[in-house]
Amino acid sequence: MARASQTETAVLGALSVMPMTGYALREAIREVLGHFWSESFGQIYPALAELERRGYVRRAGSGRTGASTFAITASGAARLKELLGEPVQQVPPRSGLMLRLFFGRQLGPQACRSLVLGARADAQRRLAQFAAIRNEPPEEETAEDRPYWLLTVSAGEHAARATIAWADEALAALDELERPRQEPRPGKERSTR
Amino acid sequence: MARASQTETAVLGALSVMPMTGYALREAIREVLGHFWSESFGQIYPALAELERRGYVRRAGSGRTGASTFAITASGAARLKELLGEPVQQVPPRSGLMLRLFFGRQLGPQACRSLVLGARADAQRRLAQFAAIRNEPPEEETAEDRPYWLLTVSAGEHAARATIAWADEALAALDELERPRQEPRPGKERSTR
DNA sequence: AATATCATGTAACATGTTACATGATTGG
DNA sequence: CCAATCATGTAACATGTTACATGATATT
Repeated sequence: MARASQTETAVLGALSVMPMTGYALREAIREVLGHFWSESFGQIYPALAELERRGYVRRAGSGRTGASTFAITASGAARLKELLGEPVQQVPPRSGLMLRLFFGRQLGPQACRSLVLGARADAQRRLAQFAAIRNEPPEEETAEDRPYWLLTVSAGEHAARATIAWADEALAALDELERPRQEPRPGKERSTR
Repeated sequence: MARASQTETAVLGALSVMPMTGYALREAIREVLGHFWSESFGQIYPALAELERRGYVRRAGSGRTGASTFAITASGAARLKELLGEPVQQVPPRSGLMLRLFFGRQLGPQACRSLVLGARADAQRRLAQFAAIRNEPPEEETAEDRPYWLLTVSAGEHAARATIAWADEALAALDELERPRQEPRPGKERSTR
Protein backbone atom coordinates (compact mmCIF):
# COMPACT_ATOMS: atom_id res chain seq x y z
CA MET A 1 0.00 0.00 0.00
CA ALA A 2 2.86 2.32 0.79
CA ARG A 3 4.59 4.15 -2.01
CA ALA A 4 1.33 3.80 -3.85
CA SER A 5 -0.63 6.52 -5.48
CA GLN A 6 0.56 9.18 -7.77
CA THR A 7 4.18 8.21 -8.36
CA GLU A 8 3.08 4.71 -9.19
CA THR A 9 0.66 6.09 -11.74
CA ALA A 10 3.26 8.31 -13.35
CA VAL A 11 5.83 5.51 -13.59
CA LEU A 12 3.40 2.94 -14.95
CA GLY A 13 2.00 5.51 -17.33
CA ALA A 14 5.39 6.39 -18.77
CA LEU A 15 6.28 2.71 -19.16
CA SER A 16 2.97 2.15 -20.95
CA VAL A 17 4.29 4.34 -23.74
CA MET A 18 7.60 2.51 -24.06
CA PRO A 19 10.08 0.55 -21.93
CA MET A 20 12.97 2.52 -20.44
CA THR A 21 15.46 2.77 -17.61
CA GLY A 22 14.80 4.57 -14.37
CA TYR A 23 17.05 7.35 -15.48
CA ALA A 24 15.27 7.75 -18.80
CA LEU A 25 11.98 7.69 -16.90
CA ARG A 26 12.97 10.77 -14.99
CA GLU A 27 14.12 12.50 -18.17
CA ALA A 28 10.92 11.62 -19.98
CA ILE A 29 8.76 12.90 -17.16
CA ARG A 30 10.79 16.09 -16.95
CA GLU A 31 10.79 16.81 -20.65
CA VAL A 32 7.29 15.90 -21.67
CA LEU A 33 5.21 15.99 -18.51
CA GLY A 34 7.43 18.56 -16.83
CA HIS A 35 4.91 21.37 -16.85
CA PHE A 36 2.36 19.33 -14.95
CA TRP A 37 4.26 16.71 -13.05
CA SER A 38 7.61 15.99 -11.44
CA GLU A 39 9.39 13.02 -9.93
CA SER A 40 12.80 12.71 -8.34
CA PHE A 41 15.14 9.71 -8.33
CA GLY A 42 14.40 9.29 -4.67
CA GLN A 43 10.84 8.48 -5.68
CA ILE A 44 11.37 6.65 -8.93
CA TYR A 45 13.79 3.93 -7.88
CA PRO A 46 11.92 2.76 -4.80
CA ALA A 47 8.70 2.89 -6.83
CA LEU A 48 10.23 0.74 -9.58
CA ALA A 49 11.46 -1.79 -7.02
CA GLU A 50 8.03 -2.00 -5.46
CA LEU A 51 6.29 -2.30 -8.81
CA GLU A 52 8.67 -5.09 -9.80
CA ARG A 53 8.02 -6.89 -6.53
CA ARG A 54 4.32 -6.80 -7.27
CA GLY A 55 4.77 -7.95 -10.84
CA TYR A 56 3.57 -4.78 -12.53
CA VAL A 57 6.89 -4.21 -14.27
CA ARG A 58 9.81 -6.47 -15.17
CA ARG A 59 13.43 -5.86 -16.09
CA ALA A 60 13.91 -6.33 -19.80
CA GLY A 61 17.32 -6.72 -21.45
CA SER A 62 19.78 -4.15 -20.19
CA GLY A 63 21.65 -2.04 -22.68
CA ARG A 64 24.74 -1.61 -20.57
CA THR A 65 26.25 -3.19 -17.50
CA GLY A 66 24.35 -2.28 -14.36
CA ALA A 67 21.49 -0.64 -16.22
CA SER A 68 18.08 -2.25 -16.57
CA THR A 69 15.33 -1.35 -18.95
CA PHE A 70 11.93 -1.69 -17.32
CA ALA A 71 8.84 -2.79 -19.20
CA ILE A 72 5.23 -2.81 -18.08
CA THR A 73 3.56 -6.22 -17.74
CA ALA A 74 -0.01 -7.18 -18.55
CA SER A 75 -1.05 -6.93 -14.91
CA GLY A 76 0.80 -3.62 -14.77
CA ALA A 77 -1.30 -2.29 -17.64
CA ALA A 78 -4.43 -3.38 -15.80
CA ARG A 79 -3.20 -1.73 -12.63
CA LEU A 80 -2.54 1.47 -14.54
CA LYS A 81 -6.11 1.57 -15.82
CA GLU A 82 -7.29 1.04 -12.26
CA LEU A 83 -5.11 3.88 -10.97
CA LEU A 84 -6.13 6.27 -13.74
CA GLY A 85 -9.75 5.60 -12.93
CA GLU A 86 -9.38 6.69 -9.31
CA PRO A 87 -10.73 10.13 -8.44
CA VAL A 88 -8.35 12.98 -9.15
CA GLN A 89 -6.52 13.99 -6.01
CA GLN A 90 -5.02 17.43 -6.22
CA VAL A 91 -2.33 18.83 -4.00
CA PRO A 92 -3.42 21.68 -1.74
CA PRO A 93 -2.69 24.96 -3.51
CA ARG A 94 0.56 26.72 -2.60
CA SER A 95 1.34 29.62 -4.84
CA GLY A 96 4.31 31.60 -3.54
CA LEU A 97 3.44 34.39 -5.95
CA MET A 98 -0.15 34.76 -4.76
CA LEU A 99 0.96 34.61 -1.14
CA ARG A 100 3.27 37.56 -1.76
CA LEU A 101 0.74 39.58 -3.72
CA PHE A 102 -1.90 38.93 -1.11
CA PHE A 103 0.26 40.68 1.46
CA GLY A 104 1.53 43.05 -1.20
CA ARG A 105 0.63 46.04 0.93
CA GLN A 106 3.71 45.26 3.01
CA LEU A 107 5.86 45.23 -0.11
CA GLY A 108 4.49 48.22 -1.92
CA PRO A 109 3.38 48.57 -5.55
CA GLN A 110 6.88 48.63 -7.03
CA ALA A 111 7.99 45.28 -5.60
CA CYS A 112 4.65 43.82 -6.63
CA ARG A 113 5.22 45.04 -10.16
CA SER A 114 8.46 43.08 -10.27
CA LEU A 115 6.72 39.95 -9.08
CA VAL A 116 4.01 40.27 -11.69
CA LEU A 117 6.52 41.00 -14.42
CA GLY A 118 8.44 37.89 -13.43
CA ALA A 119 5.31 35.78 -13.63
CA ARG A 120 4.51 37.26 -17.02
CA ALA A 121 7.97 36.42 -18.35
CA ASP A 122 7.66 32.86 -17.04
CA ALA A 123 4.35 32.43 -18.79
CA GLN A 124 5.80 33.71 -22.03
CA ARG A 125 8.68 31.26 -21.73
CA ARG A 126 6.24 28.43 -21.19
CA LEU A 127 4.26 29.44 -24.27
CA ALA A 128 7.42 29.14 -26.33
CA GLN A 129 8.12 25.69 -24.92
CA PHE A 130 4.60 24.53 -25.72
CA ALA A 131 4.96 25.81 -29.27
CA ALA A 132 8.17 23.81 -29.57
CA ILE A 133 6.36 20.66 -28.43
CA ARG A 134 3.64 21.20 -31.01
CA ASN A 135 6.22 21.61 -33.76
CA GLU A 136 8.07 18.43 -32.91
CA PRO A 137 7.58 15.83 -35.62
CA PRO A 138 5.38 13.04 -34.18
CA GLU A 139 7.24 9.81 -33.57
CA GLU A 140 5.86 6.56 -34.85
CA GLU A 141 5.70 4.80 -31.49
CA THR A 142 3.94 7.60 -29.69
CA ALA A 143 1.39 8.45 -32.36
CA GLU A 144 -1.51 6.95 -30.43
CA ASP A 145 -0.69 8.86 -27.28
CA ARG A 146 -0.04 12.18 -28.96
CA PRO A 147 -3.64 13.48 -29.19
CA TYR A 148 -3.88 13.16 -25.41
CA TRP A 149 -0.57 14.86 -24.87
CA LEU A 150 -1.76 17.76 -26.99
CA LEU A 151 -4.74 18.06 -24.69
CA THR A 152 -2.41 18.81 -21.82
CA VAL A 153 -0.29 21.13 -23.96
CA SER A 154 -3.43 23.03 -24.81
CA ALA A 155 -4.25 23.35 -21.11
CA GLY A 156 -0.79 24.76 -20.49
CA GLU A 157 -1.20 27.25 -23.30
CA HIS A 158 -4.55 28.47 -22.06
CA ALA A 159 -3.16 28.85 -18.56
CA ALA A 160 -0.09 30.72 -19.76
CA ARG A 161 -2.12 33.10 -21.91
CA ALA A 162 -4.42 33.71 -18.96
CA THR A 163 -1.42 34.55 -16.81
CA ILE A 164 -0.20 37.06 -19.35
CA ALA A 165 -3.59 38.71 -19.65
CA TRP A 166 -3.89 38.87 -15.88
CA ALA A 167 -0.40 40.29 -15.51
CA ASP A 168 -1.15 43.17 -17.86
CA GLU A 169 -4.31 43.93 -15.92
CA ALA A 170 -2.50 43.68 -12.60
CA LEU A 171 0.29 45.99 -13.75
CA ALA A 172 -2.27 48.61 -14.69
CA ALA A 173 -3.99 48.22 -11.33
CA LEU A 174 -0.69 48.60 -9.50
CA ASP A 175 0.04 51.78 -11.44
CA GLU A 176 -3.31 53.15 -10.33
CA LEU A 177 -2.48 52.27 -6.74
CA GLU A 178 0.79 54.12 -6.87
CA ARG A 179 -0.33 57.59 -7.83
CA PRO A 180 -2.21 59.12 -4.93
CA ARG A 181 -4.98 60.87 -6.81
CA GLN A 182 -8.48 61.61 -5.61
CA GLU A 183 -10.55 60.66 -8.62
CA PRO A 184 -10.38 56.96 -9.25
CA ARG A 185 -11.26 57.37 -12.94
CA PRO A 186 -10.54 60.33 -15.22
CA GLY A 187 -14.04 60.11 -16.64
CA LYS A 188 -15.20 62.33 -19.49
CA GLU A 189 -13.27 65.54 -19.90
CA ARG A 190 -16.50 67.39 -20.62
CA SER A 191 -17.57 67.03 -17.01
CA THR A 192 -15.19 69.85 -16.04
CA ARG A 193 -16.31 72.17 -18.79
CA MET B 1 15.93 28.01 10.62
CA ALA B 2 13.62 25.04 10.78
CA ARG B 3 9.90 25.58 10.39
CA ALA B 4 10.89 28.66 8.43
CA SER B 5 9.78 29.63 5.01
CA GLN B 6 6.34 29.64 3.61
CA THR B 7 4.19 28.84 6.63
CA GLU B 8 5.97 31.53 8.59
CA THR B 9 5.21 34.01 5.82
CA ALA B 10 1.56 33.06 5.67
CA VAL B 11 1.11 33.29 9.45
CA LEU B 12 2.94 36.59 9.82
CA GLY B 13 1.11 37.95 6.80
CA ALA B 14 -2.29 37.10 8.18
CA LEU B 15 -1.41 38.60 11.55
CA SER B 16 -0.23 41.77 9.78
CA VAL B 17 -3.83 42.34 8.75
CA MET B 18 -5.22 41.87 12.24
CA PRO B 19 -4.50 39.95 15.46
CA MET B 20 -6.27 36.62 15.87
CA THR B 21 -6.14 33.18 17.43
CA GLY B 22 -4.51 30.20 15.81
CA TYR B 23 -7.91 28.79 15.05
CA ALA B 24 -9.09 32.01 13.41
CA LEU B 25 -5.82 32.07 11.48
CA ARG B 26 -6.65 28.79 9.86
CA GLU B 27 -10.17 29.94 9.05
CA ALA B 28 -8.93 33.20 7.59
CA ILE B 29 -6.40 31.45 5.40
CA ARG B 30 -9.00 28.97 4.25
CA GLU B 31 -11.67 31.48 3.48
CA VAL B 32 -9.73 34.28 1.89
CA LEU B 33 -6.49 32.76 0.68
CA GLY B 34 -7.97 29.32 0.22
CA HIS B 35 -7.74 29.27 -3.54
CA PHE B 36 -3.99 29.87 -3.48
CA TRP B 37 -2.75 28.67 -0.15
CA SER B 38 -3.49 26.20 2.63
CA GLU B 39 -2.26 25.53 6.13
CA SER B 40 -3.24 22.89 8.66
CA PHE B 41 -3.28 23.11 12.45
CA GLY B 42 -0.31 20.84 12.52
CA GLN B 43 1.64 23.60 10.82
CA ILE B 44 0.09 26.67 12.36
CA TYR B 45 0.51 25.93 16.06
CA PRO B 46 4.17 24.94 15.95
CA ALA B 47 4.82 27.92 13.69
CA LEU B 48 3.13 30.28 16.16
CA ALA B 49 5.15 28.85 19.03
CA GLU B 50 8.37 29.30 17.10
CA LEU B 51 7.46 32.82 16.02
CA GLU B 52 6.67 33.71 19.61
CA ARG B 53 9.97 32.29 20.80
CA ARG B 54 11.76 34.53 18.34
CA GLY B 55 9.76 37.58 19.29
CA TYR B 56 7.95 38.03 16.00
CA VAL B 57 4.52 37.60 17.54
CA ARG B 58 3.18 37.94 21.08
CA ARG B 59 0.12 36.73 22.86
CA ALA B 60 -2.32 39.59 23.31
CA GLY B 61 -5.31 39.47 25.67
CA SER B 62 -7.23 36.27 25.34
CA GLY B 63 -10.95 36.38 24.75
CA ARG B 64 -11.73 33.14 26.52
CA THR B 65 -9.97 30.75 28.85
CA GLY B 66 -7.24 28.84 27.14
CA ALA B 67 -7.41 30.86 23.96
CA SER B 68 -4.76 33.39 23.01
CA THR B 69 -4.97 36.09 20.42
CA PHE B 70 -1.67 36.53 18.64
CA ALA B 71 -0.44 39.91 17.42
CA ILE B 72 2.51 40.71 15.21
CA THR B 73 5.35 42.70 16.81
CA ALA B 74 7.49 45.39 15.23
CA SER B 75 10.31 42.95 14.60
CA GLY B 76 7.72 40.53 13.22
CA ALA B 77 6.60 43.12 10.70
CA ALA B 78 10.21 43.62 9.66
CA ARG B 79 10.68 39.89 9.35
CA LEU B 80 7.57 39.64 7.19
CA LYS B 81 8.94 42.23 4.77
CA GLU B 82 12.16 40.25 4.63
CA LEU B 83 10.33 37.03 3.90
CA LEU B 84 8.09 38.57 1.27
CA GLY B 85 11.18 39.92 -0.47
CA GLU B 86 12.71 36.49 -0.86
CA PRO B 87 12.52 34.91 -4.31
CA VAL B 88 9.26 33.13 -5.04
CA GLN B 89 9.66 29.42 -4.48
CA GLN B 90 7.03 27.37 -6.21
CA VAL B 91 6.14 23.81 -5.44
CA PRO B 92 6.90 21.31 -8.19
CA PRO B 93 3.80 20.90 -10.34
CA ARG B 94 1.56 17.93 -9.59
CA SER B 95 -1.69 18.01 -11.46
CA GLY B 96 -3.60 14.79 -11.03
CA LEU B 97 -5.89 15.81 -13.88
CA MET B 98 -3.08 16.37 -16.38
CA LEU B 99 -1.40 13.15 -15.33
CA ARG B 100 -4.59 11.27 -16.18
CA LEU B 101 -5.20 13.04 -19.45
CA PHE B 102 -1.61 12.54 -20.47
CA PHE B 103 -2.11 8.80 -20.31
CA GLY B 104 -5.68 9.21 -21.49
CA ARG B 105 -5.16 6.68 -24.25
CA GLN B 106 -5.38 4.01 -21.54
CA LEU B 107 -8.67 5.43 -20.34
CA GLY B 108 -10.36 6.15 -23.63
CA PRO B 109 -12.16 9.29 -24.82
CA GLN B 110 -15.28 8.77 -22.71
CA ALA B 111 -13.51 8.65 -19.36
CA CYS B 112 -11.42 11.63 -20.42
CA ARG B 113 -14.58 13.54 -21.19
CA SER B 114 -15.75 12.99 -17.63
CA LEU B 115 -12.47 14.26 -16.26
CA VAL B 116 -12.61 17.38 -18.39
CA LEU B 117 -16.24 18.00 -17.50
CA GLY B 118 -15.34 17.72 -13.84
CA ALA B 119 -12.57 20.25 -14.21
CA ARG B 120 -14.92 22.57 -16.05
CA ALA B 121 -17.50 22.37 -13.30
CA ASP B 122 -14.85 23.06 -10.67
CA ALA B 123 -13.72 26.14 -12.55
CA GLN B 124 -17.26 27.40 -12.80
CA ARG B 125 -17.72 26.92 -9.07
CA ARG B 126 -14.55 28.87 -8.41
CA LEU B 127 -15.75 31.72 -10.62
CA ALA B 128 -18.88 31.98 -8.51
CA GLN B 129 -16.82 32.09 -5.32
CA PHE B 130 -14.63 34.83 -6.72
CA ALA B 131 -17.70 36.81 -7.68
CA ALA B 132 -18.93 36.46 -4.12
CA ILE B 133 -15.64 37.80 -2.77
CA ARG B 134 -15.85 40.80 -5.07
CA ASN B 135 -19.37 41.55 -3.92
CA GLU B 136 -18.52 41.45 -0.24
CA PRO B 137 -18.75 44.91 1.28
CA PRO B 138 -15.19 46.05 2.10
CA GLU B 139 -14.43 46.15 5.82
CA GLU B 140 -12.91 49.21 7.37
CA GLU B 141 -9.87 47.46 8.83
CA THR B 142 -8.89 45.64 5.68
CA ALA B 143 -9.41 48.51 3.24
CA GLU B 144 -5.69 49.02 2.66
CA ASP B 145 -5.10 45.37 1.89
CA ARG B 146 -8.08 44.91 -0.35
CA PRO B 147 -6.60 46.16 -3.64
CA TYR B 148 -3.91 43.51 -3.33
CA TRP B 149 -6.42 40.82 -2.50
CA LEU B 150 -8.36 41.72 -5.61
CA LEU B 151 -5.19 41.19 -7.61
CA THR B 152 -5.16 37.57 -6.53
CA VAL B 153 -8.89 37.23 -7.08
CA SER B 154 -8.38 38.49 -10.61
CA ALA B 155 -5.66 35.90 -11.15
CA GLY B 156 -8.04 33.21 -10.00
CA GLU B 157 -10.74 34.45 -12.34
CA HIS B 158 -8.45 34.51 -15.33
CA ALA B 159 -7.26 31.01 -14.53
CA ALA B 160 -10.78 29.69 -14.09
CA ARG B 161 -12.00 31.23 -17.34
CA ALA B 162 -8.98 29.76 -19.11
CA THR B 163 -9.86 26.34 -17.72
CA ILE B 164 -13.40 26.64 -19.03
CA ALA B 165 -12.25 27.70 -22.48
CA TRP B 166 -9.72 24.87 -22.57
CA ALA B 167 -12.31 22.35 -21.41
CA ASP B 168 -14.67 23.23 -24.24
CA GLU B 169 -11.86 22.87 -26.74
CA ALA B 170 -10.74 19.58 -25.20
CA LEU B 171 -14.26 18.17 -25.27
CA ALA B 172 -14.49 18.90 -28.97
CA ALA B 173 -11.11 17.29 -29.58
CA LEU B 174 -12.18 14.19 -27.65
CA ASP B 175 -15.33 13.94 -29.73
CA GLU B 176 -13.21 13.99 -32.87
CA LEU B 177 -11.03 11.25 -31.44
CA GLU B 178 -13.99 9.04 -30.74
CA ARG B 179 -15.61 8.73 -34.14
CA PRO B 180 -13.40 6.57 -36.32
CA ARG B 181 -13.86 8.43 -39.57
CA GLN B 182 -11.32 9.02 -42.29
CA GLU B 183 -11.76 12.71 -42.92
CA PRO B 184 -10.59 14.73 -39.92
CA ARG B 185 -12.97 17.62 -40.72
CA PRO B 186 -16.45 17.39 -42.30
CA GLY B 187 -15.66 20.29 -44.62
CA LYS B 188 -18.31 21.96 -46.74
CA GLU B 189 -21.49 19.99 -47.34
CA ARG B 190 -21.50 21.10 -50.95
CA SER B 191 -18.60 18.78 -51.72
CA THR B 192 -21.00 15.81 -51.79
CA ARG B 193 -23.63 17.50 -53.88
C1' DA C 1 43.46 10.31 -19.76
C1' DA C 2 39.94 13.36 -18.45
C1' DT C 3 35.40 14.88 -18.49
C1' DA C 4 30.58 14.55 -19.22
C1' DT C 5 26.73 11.90 -19.13
C1' DC C 6 24.17 7.75 -18.00
C1' DA C 7 22.74 4.93 -14.29
C1' DT C 8 21.38 3.00 -9.62
C1' DG C 9 20.49 3.37 -5.10
C1' DT C 10 20.23 5.09 -0.07
C1' DA C 11 20.08 8.08 3.94
C1' DA C 12 19.11 12.28 5.95
C1' DC C 13 16.26 15.80 5.99
C1' DA C 14 12.19 18.82 5.17
C1' DT C 15 7.57 19.37 4.87
C1' DG C 16 2.90 18.65 5.52
C1' DT C 17 -1.54 16.00 6.69
C1' DT C 18 -4.55 13.32 9.66
C1' DA C 19 -6.09 11.63 13.65
C1' DC C 20 -6.36 12.00 18.21
C1' DA C 21 -6.71 13.99 23.04
C1' DT C 22 -8.41 17.63 25.59
C1' DG C 23 -11.20 21.15 27.09
C1' DA C 24 -14.05 25.92 26.94
C1' DT C 25 -17.98 28.50 25.32
C1' DT C 26 -22.30 29.28 23.11
C1' DG C 27 -26.92 28.53 21.49
C1' DG C 28 -30.94 25.79 21.41
C1' DC D 1 -27.94 19.80 29.50
C1' DC D 2 -26.51 18.68 24.88
C1' DA D 3 -24.63 19.58 20.60
C1' DA D 4 -21.99 22.49 17.76
C1' DT D 5 -18.31 25.24 17.41
C1' DC D 6 -14.11 27.35 19.09
C1' DA D 7 -9.56 26.38 20.58
C1' DT D 8 -4.87 24.21 21.45
C1' DG D 9 -1.65 20.97 20.89
C1' DT D 10 0.88 16.42 19.73
C1' DA D 11 2.11 12.10 17.56
C1' DA D 12 2.05 9.15 13.82
C1' DC D 13 2.25 8.89 9.31
C1' DA D 14 2.85 10.08 4.33
C1' DT D 15 5.30 12.20 0.99
C1' DG D 16 8.98 14.13 -1.37
C1' DT D 17 13.70 16.43 -2.06
C1' DT D 18 18.67 16.73 -1.69
C1' DA D 19 22.94 15.08 -1.11
C1' DC D 20 25.83 11.53 -1.28
C1' DA D 21 28.19 7.09 -2.76
C1' DT D 22 29.24 4.34 -6.54
C1' DG D 23 30.36 2.97 -10.94
C1' DA D 24 29.78 2.32 -16.34
C1' DT D 25 30.03 4.27 -20.91
C1' DA D 26 30.81 7.71 -24.31
C1' DT D 27 33.21 11.76 -25.97
C1' DT D 28 37.05 14.72 -26.57
